[in-house]
Amino acid sequence: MANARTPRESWIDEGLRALAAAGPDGVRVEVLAKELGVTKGGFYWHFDDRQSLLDEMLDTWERVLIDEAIERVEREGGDERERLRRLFSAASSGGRWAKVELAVRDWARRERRVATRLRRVDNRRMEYMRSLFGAFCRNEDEVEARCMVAMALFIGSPFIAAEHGARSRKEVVGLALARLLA
Amino acid sequence: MANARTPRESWIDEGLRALAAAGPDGVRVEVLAKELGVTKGGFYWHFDDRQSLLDEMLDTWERVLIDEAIERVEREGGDERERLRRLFSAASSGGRWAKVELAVRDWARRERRVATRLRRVDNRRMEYMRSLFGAFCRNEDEVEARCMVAMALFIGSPFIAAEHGARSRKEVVGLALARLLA
DNA sequence: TCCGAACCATACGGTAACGTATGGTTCGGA
DNA sequence: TCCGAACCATACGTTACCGTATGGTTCGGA
Repeated sequence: MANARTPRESWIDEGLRALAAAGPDGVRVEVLAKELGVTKGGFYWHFDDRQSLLDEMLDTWERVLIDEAIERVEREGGDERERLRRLFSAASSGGRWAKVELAVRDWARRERRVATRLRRVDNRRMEYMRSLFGAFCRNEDEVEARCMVAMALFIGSPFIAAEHGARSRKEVVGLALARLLA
Repeated sequence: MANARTPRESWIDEGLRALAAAGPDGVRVEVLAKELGVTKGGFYWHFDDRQSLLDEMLDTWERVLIDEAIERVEREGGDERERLRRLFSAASSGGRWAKVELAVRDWARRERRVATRLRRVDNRRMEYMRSLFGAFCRNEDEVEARCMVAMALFIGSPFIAAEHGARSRKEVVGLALARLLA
């Protein structure tokens, strides 16, 4: 009701942008305010303090990651390999959420509370991948190893700066993925 | 000559420790000073400013990574698979340099100058891995894909928070590695 | 039309850094 | 013994934030 000029979500949204671009330390309320074209007056109307914003950013991230990502892949159907491929292409799109993802992972290395959330998300995603790989892969160790490689590939590859001659990184990741789905 | 109470290297060393623990934003000269039990007086005798320290930290990291890591693996000999295994166990020891490594990679995502250095290091390391995989793997695409997986595995796995039932993460990474060396 | 919820601006006091200035202290070698 | 290079402490001015306080403004609905 009433108006919503720079509502709660704007701050969270802008916060996530800052997180993606500069890590948690880059999320400063006065900077966000300037970015939104207002002063911090409104911020402290919505949030108790900076920490609350950080928490809500993580809530948002967790919700999007758990509820939406997997659900969408499932909804669009296809066999297991196909779904794995789609899971990947969503994750390595280099878009907004992919960058948030990497920032959160680095963050989790130094803050227990963040690590806890990440574990929840990762377990959920791992569980899902196990079910997909398990469909065409009998050996349990094999499934676990492939899940690990898949995860590592889509988390690790954006952190790799090496060049690959004529090939693009995306192509090389594609090669590795093909091997993984064999 | 003269004395060396808290010499240049102490600051770089302490800086790297802070970098590993809290990222580049965690490297604050007054904090470093307190950690070293002195005030920042001496710091500005050695360095022009904070940025100079950051640069020298990266110099050190680059030198250690390029000159020492590979050289040591080579010196200890063994066949290619053996050397690959050693390259890994050094990288995933979770020790000091491994943490610096991850911090630098995240840092490189937002600073061009850091990215340039990382590319140098990664290219060098990739080149080395290509030579090792190439020794028992004829197909060129296959070599490239395996290098990518190897890199992704040892960079990405520390960022993964998922659990693996009875197995430890180290074991699962071991399984994946075994597959890779087949 | 006018109330109140939602939002914004401004000013303030506080803290943690940065970098500078200046004058110590310490210790090896001539 | 005493000089000078290497290092340290202290005090200072500045900037960028945090969070608080207080008094606007705007707009949808009664």
